[in-house]
Amino acid sequence: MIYIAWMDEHTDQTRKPRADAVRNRERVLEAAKAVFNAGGPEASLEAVAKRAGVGIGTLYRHFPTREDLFEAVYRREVEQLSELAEQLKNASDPVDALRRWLRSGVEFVATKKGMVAALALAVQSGSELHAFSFERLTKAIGSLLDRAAAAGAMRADVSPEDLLRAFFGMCYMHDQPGWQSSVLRMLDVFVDGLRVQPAMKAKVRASAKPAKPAAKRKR
Amino acid sequence: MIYIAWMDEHTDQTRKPRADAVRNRERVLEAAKAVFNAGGPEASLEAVAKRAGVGIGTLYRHFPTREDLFEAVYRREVEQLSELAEQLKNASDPVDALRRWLRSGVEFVATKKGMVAALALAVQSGSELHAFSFERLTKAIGSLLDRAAAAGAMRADVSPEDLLRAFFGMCYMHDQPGWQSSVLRMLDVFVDGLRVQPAMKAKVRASAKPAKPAAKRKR
Amino acid sequence: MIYIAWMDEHTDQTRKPRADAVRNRERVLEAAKAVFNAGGPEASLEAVAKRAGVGIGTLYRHFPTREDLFEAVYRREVEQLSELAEQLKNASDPVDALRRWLRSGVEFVATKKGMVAALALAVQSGSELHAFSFERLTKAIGSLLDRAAAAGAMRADVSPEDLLRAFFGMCYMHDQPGWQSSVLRMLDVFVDGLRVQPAMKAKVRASAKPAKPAAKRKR
Amino acid sequence: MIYIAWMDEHTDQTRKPRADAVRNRERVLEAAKAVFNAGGPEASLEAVAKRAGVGIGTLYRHFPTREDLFEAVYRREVEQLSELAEQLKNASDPVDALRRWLRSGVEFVATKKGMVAALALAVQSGSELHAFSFERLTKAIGSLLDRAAAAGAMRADVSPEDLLRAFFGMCYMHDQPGWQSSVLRMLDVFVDGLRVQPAMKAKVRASAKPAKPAAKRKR
DNA sequence: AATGAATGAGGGTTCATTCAT
DNA sequence: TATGAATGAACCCTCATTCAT
Repeated sequence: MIYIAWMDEHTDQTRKPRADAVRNRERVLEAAKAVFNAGGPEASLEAVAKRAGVGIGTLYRHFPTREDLFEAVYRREVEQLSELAEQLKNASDPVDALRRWLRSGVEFVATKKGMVAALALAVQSGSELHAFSFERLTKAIGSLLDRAAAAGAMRADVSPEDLLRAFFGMCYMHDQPGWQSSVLRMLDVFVDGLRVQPAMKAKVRASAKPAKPAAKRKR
Repeated sequence: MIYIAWMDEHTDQTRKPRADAVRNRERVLEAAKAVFNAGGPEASLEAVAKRAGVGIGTLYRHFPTREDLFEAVYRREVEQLSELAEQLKNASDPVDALRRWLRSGVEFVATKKGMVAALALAVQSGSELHAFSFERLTKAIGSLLDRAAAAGAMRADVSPEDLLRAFFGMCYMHDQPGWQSSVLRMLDVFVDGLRVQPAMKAKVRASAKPAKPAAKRKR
Repeated sequence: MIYIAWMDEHTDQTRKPRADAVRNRERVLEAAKAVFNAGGPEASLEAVAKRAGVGIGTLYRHFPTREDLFEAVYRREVEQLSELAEQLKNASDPVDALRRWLRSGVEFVATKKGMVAALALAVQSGSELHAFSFERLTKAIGSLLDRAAAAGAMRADVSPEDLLRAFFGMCYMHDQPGWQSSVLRMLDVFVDGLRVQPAMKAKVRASAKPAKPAAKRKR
Repeated sequence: MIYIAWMDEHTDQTRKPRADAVRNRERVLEAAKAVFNAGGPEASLEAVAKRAGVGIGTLYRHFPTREDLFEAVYRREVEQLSELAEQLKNASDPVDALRRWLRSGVEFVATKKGMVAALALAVQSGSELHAFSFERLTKAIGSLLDRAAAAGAMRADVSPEDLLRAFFGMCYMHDQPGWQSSVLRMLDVFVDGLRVQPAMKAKVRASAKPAKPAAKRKR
């Protein structure tokens, strides 16, 4: 966020923020990222403030609720993941584009494990963050899925939400260093399963009875 | 766990446990199951005691740590899931056996969502419960995987641990009623991906470079 | 409160309370009385606990809300004031009985100024304590008023509630030692005003237009 | 309080206050009146500042203590009540003048309930505001009482302070809409009691033993 | 002068855990 | 053994007050 100018005091508009305010906000964000990554999303806000080297009141001024802090911390991360999907839209092989997004996702998550925990919590609590993140990521991943489905290369009964949840769920269930290779393996299996397999399709459908056959996705 | 007899520490004699002790232990377990399923694994122990109709002290006597209580609550559940795998070992189609286990697992979990949360917590904390559960379930699911791999019907670079984590992770990332159909869809995709696909295999291997090619599993 | 016996543990009835629990409860009450009298009804509960020499948790166990503590502290006081009215019902001169109750009330309040503050707060917040106290005292004072009105000795357009509020209001608005004499003087004036004054009545009524002429009181 | 000019501390010269300072001071006063009337005298100063549309720092500059703000807010109100008494000094019937002042007081207070709470608080804390208000109002009401006493129409053992406290106390002890009629009734009783009643006087004195018989008032 | 950010003390509340009965 | 009282650490949150801009 960059403030360039400020308005006259009587018009009640944006003003140049104080330098220390900007610095503190940034410090709190950094600290929160670290603390949440280490102690999970239920870590104490006081711990965050302490690590940031600011008073607890300052933390509250910038982020009145825990949710607000989460959001500020994770919104950017979510957006990066989402932009990655945008770029992959132009890749030649649609299925491969999806696989690459997922693999990049693992790398990405590897450096911010706390985000996954926060998302998991958000899923449970049905919070703002959840709504925002899922909408954003769903849109992104959805475009990849749609392209592949349109090309007839991929089964169409998997929604972006399904995929996202599976992806984050897999990541969440790990806590050991080196977990990535496990998830990468699983994702490969996954993408292989997504490919349309003419010979197999009939059988699969017969035995599995998907609840919503090829549900028309909203986007 | 049922106490039939135990040694008295001072007299070195065998004694029967008091009837009320046995009854209370059972009550606490029932209450804990209910409370953890409803309020998540962080629910207050006092709530458990109250629901069990015993004093908090009694709860602590039987289960000195929260972990102990978790373990006692979920050990049986885990064992049931595990036994299911034993039975499926005799099914004709090994891949189908796996699929059936996973689908049963969804049904099972649907009635005890708390267990998944507890496992997720256990994963994070690297606790006893985790060790026990994973060992037990890994053994069970491993035998299914091994049979399929031995029959040449399934790729061999997915470990039972991978599979379990993916399974529980998917379940965990849901909170809406009706989440099962989503997970079932994903599991189908998964199993399809696991089948050996001669034409595809080469390509997959070439592009995916699995970290541990067909790692020899410990069990 | 005296516990004499306790019931068998299986019938889930009253038990003999632990000696320390009784002692602590009493200590907290004493401390609360002192602290509320000194610092007003908004004094910190931690201060009460500290003065009582118990942990804050103990205070909360005995009195889960501030209200509960108030009530325990002031219920007895209110009852004493109320019983005094009962006794005066048998006095010969009804008007004098009222006057004597009021004068005794001043003496009573003089030793527990905190009660008045608590009542004042209770009036503002419309709390339980208020409801209880006013019902109790209203009934008591109402019987004195009724007797006097029935004897034709006193105007009937003043309700017990009116009277109580005036009484406590006068007491509340003082903070200096020796305030009692001031209130006593005012109460004399008051009671004089309550006497039926034939010659004056017409004039008073003409000019004052009481909102509810001789409102039938509920009790 | 209106600044017309002030001395600059360094140059020892007279200066006009900045226009915005004057405006802000006025805004804060208006806001404080509203906020205190609504939320009681313990309302947060930040709420006042926000309503006034100024920074909290500005509020503190103009009114370094909460007391200062109270005083500024209520000084004018007190003066209005006091002036009313001045005007009534010329009424023909001294007792009726008193009654009319009290009745007007009720109306007045009805629109600024916060003032009563502030005064009550001030009584408890023995603050500046209390001193000022009581001196001012005492003088005003005292002149009404004196006139009546001099005319032999009213007992002389009630001081203006007594009267004021009783008046405000009655008002304070109410929180329901429509409380005015109750207070008006009580005030009528009061004034009736104040009238000299030859036949009754002896009896009253005999039984009541006033602490300070007809205390010579200071003013 | 005005602003609003920073601070931290202070109070409320919960709960895991220990211990007296 | 069973009970539930006692304890206090830990958190959350608010706000009066100070201070940098």
